[in-house]
Amino acid sequence: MPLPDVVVNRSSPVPLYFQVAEQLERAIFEGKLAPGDRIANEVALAGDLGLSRPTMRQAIQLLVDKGMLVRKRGVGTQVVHPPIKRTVELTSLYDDLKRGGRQAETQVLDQQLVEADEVAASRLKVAEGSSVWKLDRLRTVDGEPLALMRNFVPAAISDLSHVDFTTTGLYEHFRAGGIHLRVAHQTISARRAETAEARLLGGRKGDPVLTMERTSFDDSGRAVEYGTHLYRPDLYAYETTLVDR
Amino acid sequence: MPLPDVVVNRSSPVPLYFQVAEQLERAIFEGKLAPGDRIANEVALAGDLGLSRPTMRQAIQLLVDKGMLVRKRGVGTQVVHPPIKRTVELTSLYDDLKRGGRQAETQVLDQQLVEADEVAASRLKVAEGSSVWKLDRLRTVDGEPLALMRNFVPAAISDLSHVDFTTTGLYEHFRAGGIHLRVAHQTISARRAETAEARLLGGRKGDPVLTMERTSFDDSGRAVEYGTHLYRPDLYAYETTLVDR
DNA sequence: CAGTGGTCTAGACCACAGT
DNA sequence: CTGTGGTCTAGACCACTGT
Repeated sequence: MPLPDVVVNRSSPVPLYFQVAEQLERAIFEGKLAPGDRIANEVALAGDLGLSRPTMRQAIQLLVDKGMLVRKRGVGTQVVHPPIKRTVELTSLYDDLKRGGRQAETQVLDQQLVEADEVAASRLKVAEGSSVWKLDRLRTVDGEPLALMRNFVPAAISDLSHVDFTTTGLYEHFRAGGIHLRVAHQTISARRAETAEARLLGGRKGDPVLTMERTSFDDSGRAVEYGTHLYRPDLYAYETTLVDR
Repeated sequence: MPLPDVVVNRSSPVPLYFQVAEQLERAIFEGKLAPGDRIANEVALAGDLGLSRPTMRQAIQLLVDKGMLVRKRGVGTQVVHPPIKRTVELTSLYDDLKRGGRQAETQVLDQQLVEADEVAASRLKVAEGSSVWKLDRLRTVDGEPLALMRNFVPAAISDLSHVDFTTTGLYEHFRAGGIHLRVAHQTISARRAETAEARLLGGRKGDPVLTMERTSFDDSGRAVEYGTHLYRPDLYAYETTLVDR
């Protein structure tokens, strides 16, 4: 009974466990599976779909890690989450906004090669004084200033000299260059806006701003980007789903 | 060569994959494995330890999910992270501070049964007007006010009437009662402090405060707790490690 | 007790990266 | 080409939950 209509396509290049996870996820978002509903046990599901149990487990585990399902030994697997927004992923704000369908614009305030100061050098694990690109951008959504972003990228990682960041996100540029971001470390806090910051963000000096500091690493473990961003807290909030493993 | 001295104890109740992951993690934290180092391939590691490859993979995957290792097909597995702080886990601030060894104190400002308002009811998925515990606490560290926390717990979930929250954390109380938190959804932003809030946090009206709103679910998928917390941004920052899967 | 997820094995074939 | 991780199978036994 608790068997959603899942079908797998064995000639597809998409992994079987991923196909299953995708369809279960859609069923949850569409409300076919409501929070509290129990799904069939792993062995039965695997049998029905003609999959091995480890493959079925992998599909379920993906959704458990996303916080959509919970498993309890001896009991079963249940749907937890209401159809909330998607999980926080390793993407830039620009990508987020584009998918949200809102009218996002970017203004490049500064884009030049500079010598890394002590902080940027330590975060990027390069020598102090070495060449890094500095990129200052102002992001607006529907005409309202939303974020003021400063990023540093080691010159050895990528050449940003001829990139137009009014139309291309930083992460998008990395992907296009074959650089795959895998891990990011973030620190989020708040403070008062300085005069210049407030002017750019369309507020007044002393207004509260949400601050985010981030260092991203690629799949070779190299530090690729270090950024300090300011967000207008009336327009932006950071959402996360934490899962206890 | 890139084989850290890992040993497994097959008579231990601790899962083999967990034993391996623990020892690799310790090797990274102790600097025996530095960022950029490559570890041996999965098949070799599994063979050396007398484990099957899936078990070895599970161990490595655990550390990949923590953001400590990155894998690249055709290349190998490398250490990414500097020995930064532990990953954000599903714990309360109180637990965090206790482990940090700082002098944390809690003052209970209010602890009573109330009728759920619209927001609390919707977050906790209970009927508006139903009985929920309301708990207001002020957290200080080394004598400085750090956080002002308001939490709601459905009366049906737990009876908080005789709990002394000056000595017990909310999550600690849940664990003791056999309630296991599994998933939490958080929203973080910032705003200006109100007069009363500022007074309690030792600041002035209009000071910026970091805000966190959280709903936690247990392993049965029940909403167990809804909280709105205020933090002093000069004393507290929220750290996360994101991993692209 | 029966039913569930948690762990583990010993293989297999494939896709991709670098030489 | 070789070496690596990515996926998948078809079983097995154990630990925990609820009746």
